[in-house]
Parts: sequence; C-alpha cells; structure tokens
Amino acid sequence: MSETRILIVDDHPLFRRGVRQLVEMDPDMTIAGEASNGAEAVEAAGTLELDLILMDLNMARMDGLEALRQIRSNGVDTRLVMLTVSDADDDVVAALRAGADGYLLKDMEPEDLLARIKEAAEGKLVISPQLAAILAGIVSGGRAAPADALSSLTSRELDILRTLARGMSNKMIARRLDITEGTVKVHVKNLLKKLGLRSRVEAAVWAVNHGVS
Amino acid sequence: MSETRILIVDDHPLFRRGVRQLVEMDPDMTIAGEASNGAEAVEAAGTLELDLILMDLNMARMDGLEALRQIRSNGVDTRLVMLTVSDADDDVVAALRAGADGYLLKDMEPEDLLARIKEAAEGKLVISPQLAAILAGIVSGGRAAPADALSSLTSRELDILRTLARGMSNKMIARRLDITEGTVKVHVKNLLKKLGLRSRVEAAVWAVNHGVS
DNA sequence: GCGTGGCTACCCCCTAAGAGGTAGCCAGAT
DNA sequence: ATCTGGCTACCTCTTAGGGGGTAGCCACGC
Repeated sequence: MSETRILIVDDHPLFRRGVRQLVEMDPDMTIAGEASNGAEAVEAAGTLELDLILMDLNMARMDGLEALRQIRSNGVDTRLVMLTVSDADDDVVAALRAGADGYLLKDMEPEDLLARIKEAAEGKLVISPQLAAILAGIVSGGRAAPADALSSLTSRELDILRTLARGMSNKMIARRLDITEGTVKVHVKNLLKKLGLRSRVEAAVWAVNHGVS
Repeated sequence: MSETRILIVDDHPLFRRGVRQLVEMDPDMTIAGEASNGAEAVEAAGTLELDLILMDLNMARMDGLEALRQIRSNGVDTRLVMLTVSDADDDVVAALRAGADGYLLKDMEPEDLLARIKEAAEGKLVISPQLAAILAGIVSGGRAAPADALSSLTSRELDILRTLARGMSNKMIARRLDITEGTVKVHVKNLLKKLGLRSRVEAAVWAVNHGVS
C-alpha cells in the first residue's frame, strides 16, 4: 500500500516542523501539506488527497473545532485527529461530537504520539491516556484500564508479578519459581498486556500501589 | 563431621597466605582453594566442594560484590563472608543485600577473625563490631539502603528517580528532562550505586516505598 | 590558583527485556 | 469427544539497560 498522506494544521511553524520530522521518521507516512489556520485547513482538506488531518484547536483565523465542522459539512470524511494543549472536558467532548476521530495532547511522548498517529491512520479512535476517564462516560468503545485488572491475572501471573515487584530479573524469578526464563518472559508479557502497562518497571510500581505483595 | 572447606578470594598472594596459615591453625578447617579475582571465584564456587567463601571486595578483574552476585545467580548458596578493608556503609549494605553471610574487616585481630570465620561456617551472620551500628539500621529499617540514602542523591538524580518511578524509559526521561539518553544512563547508574540497588525496577519500588514522587 | 563535585556527553561491551510466533500437556467445561 | 484456558518451553528479532571508562564545563570552596 502507498504511504499515508497527512495534513498538519497548527499556527506555530516550529510545531509543524516538529510534527513533520516526527511523522516522517516513519517511512510509511508523509506530510502532504501544512496549514496555519482553520480556513486554510478547510481549503486544503477539500483539495489535497489526504488520509489523515492533525488539527490544532486554538488558532487565530478559524479555530480547529469550527474548521472540523466545516470540513465535515463539506462532505469530507478524511480521518481527523485533534492535536492540542487543551485537556478541557468540553473541548474533548465537542471535538468528538463534531466528528473527530481522536484527541491527542501535545505533551505526549513523541514516540507515543507517533504510534497513536499511525493507529489513527489505520482507523482507530485514539485518545490521550489522561483523557480516557472523561471519554469513558461518553464514548462506548473507550479503552480505559479495567478496575478489576488484578482479578484478571492468573495465579501464576500473580506469582510472577509479586516476585518482579521485588526487583527480581526474569532469570531470578525463573530460578525461584523453578521454571525457565523463557516461561517467565511469557508470563510477564501476558500480565503487562492484561494490566495495560508497558514495562516491568510500571508493573512493579503498579504492584506496590495496589498492595500486591 | 568432616573439616570445613574454605575458599579464599583475594588479589594479594601474601594476604591469602596469611589467611591460610590462620585458618589452618584450626584442625577443623582447611583452605580448599584460592582465587585471585572475582572471575576465578565464580568458577571455583561452581566446581569445588565448599563450605565457606572468604571474599575480598576490591579486586581487579571482577570485584567481590559482582562475584558474589554471579555466584548467587548461579544458584550456589555456599556461605560467603566478605573480608575487606572497606568500612563504607554502601559496601556493607550492598554485600549483605547481595546475599553475603557476613562482613569482616581485615584489620581485625587474627584470633578474633578466626573465631568469626568459625562462626560463619557454623551458619551465623558475622559482622565486624565497628559495623554493628550500620547493620542495626538495616535490620530495623527492614530492607533497603542506608537511612540517609535519599539525601545522598543530587537534585538531578532525584529528578531522574522520580521520573523513572513513573515507569519511564531512559529515552523518555531524556526527552522530558531535555538531556541525552546517555546522560540519563549515567544518572541512573550513579543513583543505583548510591542506593545499593541493582536495577531500575528496584529503584522504582524503592522510590514508591520512600514516598519519592 | 587549584581541587572537587555536579552535570553533561560520549565510547565500548554485554546482558536483560519485550514482542512476535509455534507448540505440547493437562484439566475442566461443554 | 472436542474445546478452551493455563502453564510450560522454545524460536527469532530488536531495543533497553547497565557497567566500565574518559572528558569538558561550571560553580564553589580553600
């Protein structure tokens, strides 16, 4: 398949440049155009061949929300993700109601942001983690970490988590539980997925904070 | 029962000779082997039939602490006593945390040293009197580093620790603090040493338990 | 002036960690 | 009888982590 063509809309040239650099680190994505305000975005959305629009909210001539509305009312259904500093509930809700396919905060980690942009291009609804709670009550498909995450773990996974949370390496855990290191890795991998975490460090902190011991 | 077989690990041949002479004054003990560095010690610990290892800390090819860790991680639980000139808190704590069964200073009186070695071979935890205070602090404070470990950290190291304890990778920390990943690694390395910990996972758990946030 | 500690950055080297995948075995459920 | 979930074990591949070292710059204290 050909590369994903993206329009970046933001009134700060430097920010656009940063996003361009980030996005084009991925060989499958390219910045097909830039716009510095909502009006230009509406224009570009109607003329360029686009797969995804990254839109700022706060812009001078026309803000992102209004631009989104005009784009949609022009019958353009290009995927569009808000990329902004505002974490206000109202902004999030309004953007999604107006037809945004995602809402990301500018202070995300770059590689995380890049991953979300890719997901958005693939058709997923992407939301910054901090906003997941807000979204839970509004959108049905929200992906917030389940409160009963602990009970979803098998007893073996709990064994591993408890040991991991004492700072043990996979090898030490393996020796202690008398299984191979490879098997420990499998359990760690699975429990990370179940808990929605990304590393054993997060798992250890999670375990301590949830009284797993 | 048969005589106690001891491995002496020290990079000074003369010191080894002195210990050998001292130990073999006791008819129930014998020096079953000598090693001049940590690597040799790890090797010997895995092959010789031993009851006790006397290990120096400061050695060229592999220091005693690392040798101890490797021995333990090889699943060898032979009793092991550090025999060194260092009376630094950090060294004592690290050795005991790494699984040492004792920590003796080289400037002890010979007959006193011999008595302690016998005790160690019998299963006791032996500590040079001068270090008793340190040990008391460790035992009462549960696990973890010296009481003033936190205050020994520089402000930058605290920055790193706080961020690390949120599960961030070195790369993420670097981006957040606007330094290179290499520099983050340096700080992590140093704070691990100061806290007597062995991995970022232990550091994260330590941070949570000590309210570093 | 000089040394020291703190922060930064880089080097090399090796191991640990994590994401994929396949697969065998077993117990409990259907 | 077949299926499913859980536990085990192995594979490959890539990145992350951590130990060792050197070094420049700066601020502080002596």
